[in-house]
Amino acid sequence: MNHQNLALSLLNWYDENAREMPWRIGPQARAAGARPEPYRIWLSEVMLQQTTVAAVKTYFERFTHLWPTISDLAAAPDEQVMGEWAGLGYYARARNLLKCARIVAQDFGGEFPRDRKTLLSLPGIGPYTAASVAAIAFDLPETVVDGNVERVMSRLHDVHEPMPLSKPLLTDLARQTTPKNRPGDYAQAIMDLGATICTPKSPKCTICPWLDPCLAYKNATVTQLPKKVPKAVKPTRYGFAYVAQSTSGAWILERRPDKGLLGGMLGWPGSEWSVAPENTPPFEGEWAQQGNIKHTFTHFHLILTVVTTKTAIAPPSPYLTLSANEFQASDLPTVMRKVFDSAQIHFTDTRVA
DNA sequence: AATCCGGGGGC
DNA sequence: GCCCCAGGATT
Repeated sequence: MNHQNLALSLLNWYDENAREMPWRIGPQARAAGARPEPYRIWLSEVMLQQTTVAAVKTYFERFTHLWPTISDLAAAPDEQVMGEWAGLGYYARARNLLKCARIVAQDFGGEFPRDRKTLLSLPGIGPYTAASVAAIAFDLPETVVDGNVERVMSRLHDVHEPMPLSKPLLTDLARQTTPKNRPGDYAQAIMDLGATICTPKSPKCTICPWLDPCLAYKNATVTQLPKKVPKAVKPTRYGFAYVAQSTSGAWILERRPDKGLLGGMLGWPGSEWSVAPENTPPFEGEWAQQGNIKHTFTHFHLILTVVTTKTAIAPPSPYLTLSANEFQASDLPTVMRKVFDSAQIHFTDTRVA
């Protein structure tokens, strides 16, 4: 089957099976002349980086409700955007999202550039997102290559070279299959195929529109692909987290540095995270060691010992003193919310006792 | 090219 | 527990 017929059979499948998403213009609506808003496509694609559709939906609705246009988002305070992003992970995305919004609002008159090269120059937009915005928002014949496409291509062509070594080959194979007609629908179609049919486990080959040309199916290697190089074991680090509540009920927090782990997010003061951290509270007080919380990041496990105190003094900068009304646990990244939940129990216990 | 960066759902 | 996910920035 040649590349043109491959694309056509996938588009025919997509016409009947396209999933509905809050940011998507489905194939029927698009055929009737509807066009997606580039702002919504960009926002959704950034949120969808390494994140599932189900997890993104509520965040997308919330963001577009608060900020209907990119100029609205560009005018938003950093702290509010970081707070709204809390829980979604990969917080550099939120910082770059704001940078990008402000560049588009100020330098591009609020209109997204259409060509892939210019899109690539914007913060937080890499090869995948540049191609997806160009293809989906502007229907330009660009090739999207994400984890779905890599898996589909590795199986369609029975590629046994492991990722990421095989990425250039899979990208080239994907490019050869991208049609000049309806490239935006095609991009969404191949990702839908990977998400619903050509899944990592238990792929639904019997109902796949590409069953006939699939070489991995022919060779019975579908579930072995894509192959990957073995990954390193995650080390475990330890640390202390210090939760202080003033006698007025306010909480003592800090804003984390813009770069690095949980960059730009709100958090509790803490020790170094290492094999043998020192218990060094941020200021004088009767600190009481409570229980531990566990959390796993991309590349290490973390065990934090929660240490709490009551304080009558507001500690100086850089610490932030947030009143009970100002403080919202939902503004915290998940590991810091675990610390808070653990400390809450102990504060409650000491009050009762 | 390798490393760093979250969190949730499936199994 | 491990794997995966509509990846990008940094070094």
